[in-house]
Amino acid sequence: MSLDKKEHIIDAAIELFSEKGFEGTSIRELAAKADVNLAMVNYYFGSKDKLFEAMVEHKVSFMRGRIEELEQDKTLNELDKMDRIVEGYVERFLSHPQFHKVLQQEMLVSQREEMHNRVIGIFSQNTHNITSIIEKGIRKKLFKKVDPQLTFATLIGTINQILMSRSLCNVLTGKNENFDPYTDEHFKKRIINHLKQLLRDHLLLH
Amino acid sequence: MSLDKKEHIIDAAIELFSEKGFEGTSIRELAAKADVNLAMVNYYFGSKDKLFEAMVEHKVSFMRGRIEELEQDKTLNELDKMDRIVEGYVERFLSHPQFHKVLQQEMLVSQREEMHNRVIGIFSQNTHNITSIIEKGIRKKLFKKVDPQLTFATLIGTINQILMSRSLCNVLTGKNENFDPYTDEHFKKRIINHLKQLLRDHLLLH
DNA sequence: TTGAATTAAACAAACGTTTAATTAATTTTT
DNA sequence: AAAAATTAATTAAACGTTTGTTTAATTCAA
Repeated sequence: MSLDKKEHIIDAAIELFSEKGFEGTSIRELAAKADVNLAMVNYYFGSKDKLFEAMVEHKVSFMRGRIEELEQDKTLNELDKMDRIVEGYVERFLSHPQFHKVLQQEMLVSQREEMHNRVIGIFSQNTHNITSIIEKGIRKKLFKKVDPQLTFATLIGTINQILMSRSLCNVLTGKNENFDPYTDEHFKKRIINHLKQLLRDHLLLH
Repeated sequence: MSLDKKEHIIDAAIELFSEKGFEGTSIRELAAKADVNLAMVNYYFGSKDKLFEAMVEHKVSFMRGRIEELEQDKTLNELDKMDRIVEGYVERFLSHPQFHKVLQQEMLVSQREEMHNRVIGIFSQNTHNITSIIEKGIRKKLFKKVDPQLTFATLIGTINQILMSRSLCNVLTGKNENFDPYTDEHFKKRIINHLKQLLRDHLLLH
């Protein structure tokens, strides 16, 4: 069993699921894209559902967050931590835009309930840590009395909005249709700057 | 031809598409939910694709925005206008959460290209108007030199994030699983307050 | 009596999955 | 080290369902 081939299939799955959706992708075109026989998908993964689960686990394991340790860190104040979180999120999301589109789709639909809950679990994992940091900043009177939970929704929602559709992103920023915003370093910095400034404005006392 | 029945089908379509996706919903279960014969869907709408288009047009016509006229308004300053935009968006989105989930899905996938572009068109319609208001506020030195386009992404992204999944929203806010945040007036005001404060912090000079 | 509305049944195509046969690789035995 | 035996990988073909759609017959309303 070549691990290469398994990964080939997973890569093809991410690409197709992200642009056609899970139900909108047939195993036949997936196998064609991965350049393997139709039956190999079920041979390796058991079923289409299990391929999906395997894909998620494979990618999630790649992106284990440093956010928990960040919360414990004593050398940084809360604003510094928020800066690191912004950098980390933007970096991570823009490096895997297709995978995150798949996750967004799965959050929207509750068709495959088990996976739906799994994905919500992934996203909500960091919810507590980040709101805790904001709450601590408030207690230390470094931050204003903002709504920590909705502030987190704003952070993650902004990035998701940008990631949602390449063409929507280009319409928004006035770029032409075939520009790829997700690989553009200048655009990445622009997002980071915007979010850092937004959080500064919103969180810091004046 | 009873208009009731057509609307019945459209209502069932919104409900099912929003929780199962377009491809994940069969015409058979749709007809069952709408309490009509299987063949009636194609009889009325021609095809599943055309039903989708009809559903979008039907709902969009219900929500024609007042944002264009708002931009022209001379009696309000730019901050007031942003407040109105926040109120209008939150009101509109929370009144039709399922429909907006369908739109989000369609933005994510580019499967039905025509519809994909149609939905992007709907969303980008207001992009220009709102960024114009922000830019005008900047020129008048009422606003800081923010990133108008990403500020808009933050506004719309925050609401989309909340709308994305009921259970995710409940996890975020610490509510129990069967709470319905979209019909809760208190929660609606909470969102509006957060966004207004966020924009004030971000836009206004200090 | 004419035309629209409604139905149950059937259609072909596409779907995920399984099977049974074949090839390739690995292990065991000589 | 070569041959035999065993296991794993790969294939083309077929399976039974489900899909969106159409048909042809029937009911209803004007």
